Amino acid sequence: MDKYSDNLDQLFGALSDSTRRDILTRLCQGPASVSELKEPHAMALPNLLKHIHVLESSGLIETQKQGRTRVCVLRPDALSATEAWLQEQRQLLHARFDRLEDYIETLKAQSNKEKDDDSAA
Amino acid sequence: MDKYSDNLDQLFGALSDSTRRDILTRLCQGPASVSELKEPHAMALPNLLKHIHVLESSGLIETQKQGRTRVCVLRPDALSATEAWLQEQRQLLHARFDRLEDYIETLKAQSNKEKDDDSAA
DNA sequence: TGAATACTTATCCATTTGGGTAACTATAGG
DNA sequence: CCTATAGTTACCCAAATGGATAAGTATTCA
Repeated sequence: MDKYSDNLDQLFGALSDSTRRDILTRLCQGPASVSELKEPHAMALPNLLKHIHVLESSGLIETQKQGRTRVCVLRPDALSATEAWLQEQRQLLHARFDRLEDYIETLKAQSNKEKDDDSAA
Repeated sequence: MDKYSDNLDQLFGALSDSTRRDILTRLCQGPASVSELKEPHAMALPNLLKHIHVLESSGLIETQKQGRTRVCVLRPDALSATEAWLQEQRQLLHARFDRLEDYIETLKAQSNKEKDDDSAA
């Protein structure tokens, strides 16, 4: 269907939950362990871990085990695919409005031509 | 949680399905009826209608009944909330890197100062 | 009026999602 | 070695999601 459809489902799906968006926002300030990420959230750790897995398998974050703690990091190019898609939509819209403007110009030109024809007659 | 959390769930959720993204892409080229939107998709009409409802209740599109056909239109400001969120994340990242740069500068300055102290001693 | 068109509603179903608890493993510290 | 800590795994559950079909309504057209 579209160029990125292989992982845009996962990407937008990962972003569709406020807990996960919170985690991403937190990670913008630097790496954090699972419990650090859990701290502001009421939910139990296993559930938060699930969110982390979703984020990781969508490619938005990377994690690594260090001793008994797991450190989570935002992937630098994390949001670029979603931004690219949005950008593409914006361009399609622009293209359409450009065509509409051309069409309106055509109508104007025709209208003028008809006036000329009238005065010529 | 975050400024837009009331409808970002719905917005990103709506974008997390390729059928719905296809519909949006199609609507970038102008209004379309339900059957026109269905045409490229194998699925049955009632299912496609569900997708249209999801898009409508997320605020991404508007629809209107004209006779027996329903016309769907992209809302002009459709993607702005999602773009705003992405923009915000990008700024947070930038802010962080700026702080990192400041920190590195501080380290450099300290290092130079220590050298000065050494040569002074 | 009668038939075709364009949705619309109502159900059904398997799978996924997002929450929960209980029990387990692996590491760090005393 | 023993215990607390930090994750992890294994389940359970209700609700949501994305597909299906069957039957209904409202317009349009001949």
